[in-house]
Amino acid sequence: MDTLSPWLETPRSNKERVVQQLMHGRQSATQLQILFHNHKHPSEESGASSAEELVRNILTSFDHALSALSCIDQDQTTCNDDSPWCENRKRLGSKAKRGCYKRKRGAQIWTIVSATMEDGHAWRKYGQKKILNSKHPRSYFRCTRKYGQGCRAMKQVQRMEDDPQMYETTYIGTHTCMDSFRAPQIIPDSECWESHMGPQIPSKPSLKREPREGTRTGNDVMDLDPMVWKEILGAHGLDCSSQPGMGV
DNA sequence: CAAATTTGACCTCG
DNA sequence: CGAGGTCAAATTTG
Repeated sequence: MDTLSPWLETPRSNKERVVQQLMHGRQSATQLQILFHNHKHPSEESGASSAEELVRNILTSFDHALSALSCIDQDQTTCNDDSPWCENRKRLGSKAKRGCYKRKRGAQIWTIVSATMEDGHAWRKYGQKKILNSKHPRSYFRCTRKYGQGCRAMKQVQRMEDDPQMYETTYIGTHTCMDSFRAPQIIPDSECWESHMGPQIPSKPSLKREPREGTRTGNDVMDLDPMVWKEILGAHGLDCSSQPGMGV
């Protein structure tokens, strides 16, 4: 029984179909990036770098397209409320309550099953929970550059019960940051997200150069076939208007 | 010493 | 009220 993967549904609209295709392409690009990462030889540094850059560009394009799509989605459903999963939970001010978090809405969610959790991005773990049905806990990650560039990408990783060597990684949201400092923040779509994201992140202008994501990688080598990247693409979205209690 | 992880409390949703 | 998700203090690690 898969209690998880509630998102696999056949796409109902053209838009969702497009999103699916984009996600598919994005995943392929991610795999390609990992492959490049693995097979990088010191000798082909110059050649590999350009190829890697190409892959990165592809990934960026996919990310932007996905972000733009989700932006459109929200735009036409009035994305006005206190932006979803934003950090403005301080509005409860009185007691600095810890959770005003609304569930992620309007964010792209997709799941990948892989033998590794490396995906070319640097993640920071911010939580771990035991899940009732599963024997293994679920780990929660968010992009390291969340505070540096406001990247809202998150992911949660959980070991599969079938194959304890496999990780089921659920990605939530797309990266608006760049793996390296290459890309400026051209992300035109992002202004939809932070339509009213005030000037936060005032401190900490000093981001380290390289987060050095090589934390724990002694587990599984990334030798996986592209086949194992089972994809459970998530059709999802547009709930902005159907929010309870936020009428007009 | 700073950044990342751990871990328990806290919060929301169903 | 339970389960899942997030925060943040404490701790570990480079």
